[in-house]
Amino acid sequence: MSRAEQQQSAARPTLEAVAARAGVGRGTVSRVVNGSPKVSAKARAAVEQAIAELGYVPNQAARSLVTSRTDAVALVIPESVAKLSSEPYFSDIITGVSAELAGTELQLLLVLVRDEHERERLTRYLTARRVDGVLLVSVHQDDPLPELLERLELPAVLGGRRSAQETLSYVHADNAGGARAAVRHLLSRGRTAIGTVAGPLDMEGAAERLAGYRQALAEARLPYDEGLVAHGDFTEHAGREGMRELLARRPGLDAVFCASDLTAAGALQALREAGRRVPQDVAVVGFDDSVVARHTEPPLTSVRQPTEEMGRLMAQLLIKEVAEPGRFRRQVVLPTELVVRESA
Amino acid sequence: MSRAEQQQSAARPTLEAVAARAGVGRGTVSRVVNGSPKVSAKARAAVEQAIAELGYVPNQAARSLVTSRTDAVALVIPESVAKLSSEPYFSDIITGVSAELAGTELQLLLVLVRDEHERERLTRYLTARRVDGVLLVSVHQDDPLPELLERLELPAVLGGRRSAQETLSYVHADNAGGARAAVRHLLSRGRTAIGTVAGPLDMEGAAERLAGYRQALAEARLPYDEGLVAHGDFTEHAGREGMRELLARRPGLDAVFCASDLTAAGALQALREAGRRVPQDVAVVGFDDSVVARHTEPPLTSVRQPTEEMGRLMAQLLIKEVAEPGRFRRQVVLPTELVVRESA
DNA sequence: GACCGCTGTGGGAGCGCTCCCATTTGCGAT
DNA sequence: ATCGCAAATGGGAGCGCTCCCACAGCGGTC
Repeated sequence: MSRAEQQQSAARPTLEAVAARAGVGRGTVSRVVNGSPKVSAKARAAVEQAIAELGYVPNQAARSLVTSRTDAVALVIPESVAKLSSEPYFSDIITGVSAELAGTELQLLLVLVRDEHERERLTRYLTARRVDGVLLVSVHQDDPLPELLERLELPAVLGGRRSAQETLSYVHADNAGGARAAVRHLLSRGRTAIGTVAGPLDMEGAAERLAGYRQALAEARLPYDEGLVAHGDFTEHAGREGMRELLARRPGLDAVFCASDLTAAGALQALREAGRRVPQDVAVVGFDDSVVARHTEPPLTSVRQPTEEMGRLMAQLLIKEVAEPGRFRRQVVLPTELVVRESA
Repeated sequence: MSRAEQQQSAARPTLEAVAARAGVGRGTVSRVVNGSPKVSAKARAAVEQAIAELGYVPNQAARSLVTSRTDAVALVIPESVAKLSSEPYFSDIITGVSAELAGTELQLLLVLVRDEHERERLTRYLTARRVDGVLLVSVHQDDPLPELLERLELPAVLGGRRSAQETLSYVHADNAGGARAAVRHLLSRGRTAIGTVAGPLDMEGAAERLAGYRQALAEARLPYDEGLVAHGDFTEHAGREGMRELLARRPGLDAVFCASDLTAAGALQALREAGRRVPQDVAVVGFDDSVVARHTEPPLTSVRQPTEEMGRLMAQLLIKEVAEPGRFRRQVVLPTELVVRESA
């Protein structure tokens, strides 16, 4: 088979071919393909038949070139997440986003940004406007990405706001409320020496969880004790280390509120290692109510945030923002809820 | 600001603009951008400066229109996976693929196919050749997607072959070997009534795990007892149900080999519910050595398959296949390894 | 000094689509 | 039958790039 023949056989039909076959002009075919109402029933039928016969599929590149839309959005995870699987939060966001996008013509690009090099690559990519919009999760206070998105006037939705004054669209959970509920629960069980392993405080969500912890203690007229606060980064490792630290500093502590389930899982390990029984000696509460909460021993009491729904909602907001760029902004805070299991 | 002005200010520089600024022709700029060696040092320098000054970024749509390459590959997960987070296998594949792709100009499209409608959408998408290649995981025997890929002559790599006669490129784990190792381990611990909760047998990997289980029993001259085999689908739920079934049918069983860690986690629940101690009464082995294996009580002995590396390797193979379409095919089987923890 | 190859270079053609304007068509009103 | 208006239609222009061909310029050779 010659090269020419190969190309022939592989050649996909074009708009023009469909037009010829249907006996109409290119414009009419384009209108049919794009669902314009300004087409007569007869013409539409002829075009649709020609499309079916030829197996015509529009060439997206050509379309993009003219419309400068790409029909794709990026989900950016700018975390040096070693393994996606150890952070169920991200997986759930992905699941939700993907589910919502399935009903549209938008494709989902997954971009994990692990280092500076990948960040630059992403910057180039966004500058080239190779996506119609961006979903950005796990945003740290000093992350330059949101600024870039504003500058490029690229539709964007954050998963977790940077601060209460956030200007971009976002979907956020009521972290403070959840933390308060967790600590109130511990108080109601008679615990009085309640520690916490906090998350990275340059993330609004983590800061709010710590704030909620303090609020609940204040309500109960308990003094705030710095010694009962360990700092971590949501990981299991941080939970182990943080818990060890707390036990060393405040051996009498009888409960701990952890900024994430993973952190709580780490804390459980440290407690076991120290010979403390959970919940008898030390009660533990996690945050996220992710899949790990059900598999720890004992199963974790945890603050549920509707992660998958947050992903869906983020996608919904982005779709609207892509539809009317610059006009649509929405900020949503979703409630959290305490799920009581055996650890507290 | 008028509409015209807006467009003006938003207008990105084109190749032509760069050429004008650098005082060269379009061809030369194109050659510089694409790294052709046929450019004089002087011209190259001028062009590079102009690019920097103008902040030029190539328009991918225009490029695609000519080259009919998209610089994107799709990772297709054709599973009615309710939640990605409950299936660490997929997350690890994603992590590996993404890591490998980061070193290239290829973007990663994530496509979860949950139902018939989404499947059709994907078919249209692939037919339109909107990606340069496809990574396909979790393939069932009767999945029509591989055929489609062959027909479209779209570069593709499978995560897990369909059969030993697979024609497409794939990265596969030595499932039978892993299963044999697991059962031999149980035998060496003196267990003799060893059951299994198998995976979906229309998947080669699951079938091989069951085959490995049978081989190991045969080696030990133990009869094969249908009553010791329950059938599932890799899920936790299947593990629970399967284990209950096995306990009802063969109350004397003293070990169980599960086709996945999730299934093993389910089995542990059923065993606890039945008052059996693990591993004293019943030993349990899982498969995958995923993140859940470390969090169960007791921690699971499991057959490790290098999931993340499999993702990396899949991406590597695909990259090569995209580079020389139709010429490059490779089939890889990676070894598995038993990781002994407390459950067996 | 005429000639031959190179290596570099410029720019026309064309990828397949949408946009938009000019034109045709259909139909009710007069 | 004639006119007018809206609805429908055809097709030119142009999106920004790569491909490729024709040609310029520059030694080296005889």
